[in-house]
Amino acid sequence: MATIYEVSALAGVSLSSVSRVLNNHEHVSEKTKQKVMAAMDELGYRPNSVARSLASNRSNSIGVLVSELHGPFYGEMLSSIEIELRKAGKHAVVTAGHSVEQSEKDGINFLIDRNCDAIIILIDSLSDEFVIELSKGSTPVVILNRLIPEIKDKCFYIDNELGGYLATKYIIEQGHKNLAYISGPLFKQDANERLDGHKRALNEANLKFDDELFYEGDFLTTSGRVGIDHLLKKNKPFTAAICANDEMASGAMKGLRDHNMLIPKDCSVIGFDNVYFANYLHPELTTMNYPINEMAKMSAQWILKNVYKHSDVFVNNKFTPELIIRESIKKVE
Amino acid sequence: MATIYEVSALAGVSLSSVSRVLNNHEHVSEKTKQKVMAAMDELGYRPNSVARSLASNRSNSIGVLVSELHGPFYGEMLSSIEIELRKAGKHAVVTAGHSVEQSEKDGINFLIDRNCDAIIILIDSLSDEFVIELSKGSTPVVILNRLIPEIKDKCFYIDNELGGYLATKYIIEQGHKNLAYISGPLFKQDANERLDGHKRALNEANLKFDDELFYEGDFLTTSGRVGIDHLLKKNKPFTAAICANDEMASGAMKGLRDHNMLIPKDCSVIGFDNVYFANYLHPELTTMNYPINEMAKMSAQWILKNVYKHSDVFVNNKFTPELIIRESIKKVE
DNA sequence: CAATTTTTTGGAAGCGCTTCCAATTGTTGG
DNA sequence: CCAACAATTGGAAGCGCTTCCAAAAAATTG
Repeated sequence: MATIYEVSALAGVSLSSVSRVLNNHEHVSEKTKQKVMAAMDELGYRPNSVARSLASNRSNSIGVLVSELHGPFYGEMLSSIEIELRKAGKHAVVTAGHSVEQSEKDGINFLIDRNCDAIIILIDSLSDEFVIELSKGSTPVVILNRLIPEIKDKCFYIDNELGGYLATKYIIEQGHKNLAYISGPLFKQDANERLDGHKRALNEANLKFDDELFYEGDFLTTSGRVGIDHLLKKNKPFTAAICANDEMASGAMKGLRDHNMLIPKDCSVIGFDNVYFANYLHPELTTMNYPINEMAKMSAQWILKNVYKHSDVFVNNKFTPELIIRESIKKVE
Repeated sequence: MATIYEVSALAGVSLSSVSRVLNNHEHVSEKTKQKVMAAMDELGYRPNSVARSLASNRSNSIGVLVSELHGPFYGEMLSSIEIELRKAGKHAVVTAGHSVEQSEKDGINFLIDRNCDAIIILIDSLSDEFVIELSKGSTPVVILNRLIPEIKDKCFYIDNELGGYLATKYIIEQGHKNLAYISGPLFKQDANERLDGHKRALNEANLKFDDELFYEGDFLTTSGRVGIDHLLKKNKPFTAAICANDEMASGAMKGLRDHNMLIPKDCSVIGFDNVYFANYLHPELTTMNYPINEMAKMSAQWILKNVYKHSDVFVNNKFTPELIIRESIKKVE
């Protein structure tokens, strides 16, 4: 593998000049530029990225820490981030924290030690305080799917309250009055906000929030199913199940069918997130769109703008959920 | 950030000694080891991974190139790889080729230029010849989901033919005689092999392969739906649709329902891959298990063993598909 | 106990590049 | 045509670590 020395020798210019054309510096004459490029070509020169990093203290790599690498959500997110970074010649180093506090901290250290120029995180186990502290460090950090007011320009989040509100409002508009709600784990910010929105819509329609028609799940499929079992036992009739995410909605659908109920005839179901398999379900799931692709892309752009000083980038932090109407909700007379 | 110099000074030993304890070299006295460790501790020393890479010509990073980062398949794969590498203190640099030849080649160069110690690829657009040539280079390459005989110890693959055979055999055993087949794109090795297995099972049962009950899809959901439309138009009755992957199977289910057919009452459906949403479908999809997690893990282990010389690793290249019986197939009298 | 072997240490040369600084060359205007 | 300045170039020091080599220290042997 040819080095910059050989290029310099072949082109008959100094090391510095070669480095300058390599980095597109100003103040290089057209002539030397040509000579250098020709030499590089002839030698099939490929810069050594590690050496560049060491000398420049820039690794051109961005760390991405997520709870899990699999699942319908994170894949989309990673994909968007990678596309955006790659276009800019940067690359993604990914790692998973598995929603375990220590493991998430390790992941962050791992990425920092790897000299990542910036880090994107989407995790639940670390406290706001920890993240705030982290963001004071020398490695820039951006946060996906979470709003921490103290560092809100580095957060990319959705208006979960609004999403919860819109979902419930729509169902009420379809004539439903007895609503069951299966929430995410309430120690998570998003789960809480979605529930708040639900309550607001209820309030607005003069409907009461009924504790007996509430179940706290964990955002995983199983808890949707279990939730339905639980709710049905109460013997309080409901005509719609509002689920705080699509995974639980799919579990809920299974649960309802276990009890020989048809969807949406006997019970309507709505989800949240609009993960891609919402289409695969039967009936197709009505849900709230969560623009994770767009948000992930923005987080990458924030880094391009603030870390790599790309100037032509627009960054938006707050996103809006949108209702996606499909087949799982019935109009009630 | 403290450097090795400061550690060396504080501990009162030479640079080399510090480096030696850092790398767990033999021939370091217990005494200096203690002194060095104490100094590191006191300074909160963190080795600079870039400098290490430059000096040692080892980056401790493994490149992963996949067609896409999203979708049910790749997420699982990435997850398994990351877990395995992370345990060994290595990390994954991921990039996507989007099934476009040039883009996949770029991806490979990108990873090589990044000084990856090895590369894991799971892609379709590159020819066997290209991959063989690539594997002669100085960066080790392992191949997932593909058998290239010339370099088969670096390939991790499943017996697709057997999978195709077992799926069809099972359906035949359930009494079905008129079988429709929706294949993947036949320029892909796996699609072809699965079809071969299907034909073998047919043969064995003295059933004829019927061109009119065959449709070549593209492994995506839509083509399952389109395939069913296409097949139904032929007015040749069939009682089971065999799909070469789960995505198409889910499309086929949708297609059948569009035509007011019930599954499995009016038509049985079987998939292939056992992606996680096969459980979410209604009815739950009977399918062939594809042990992508296990395979991905093995590919990572191969690298640990052959590149990083871990000795305690067992590597297996060939995997076996298994029938997963769920609800989408009916027994015919 | 001296001679020999083995273990432990330190010195120094890189790894391939960036970047500061000073020197050189070219340009402009009076 | 020369001073004054700007554009361009080269030299050299370093980025933080690994690793080879030889020297020093410790252990072993007859």
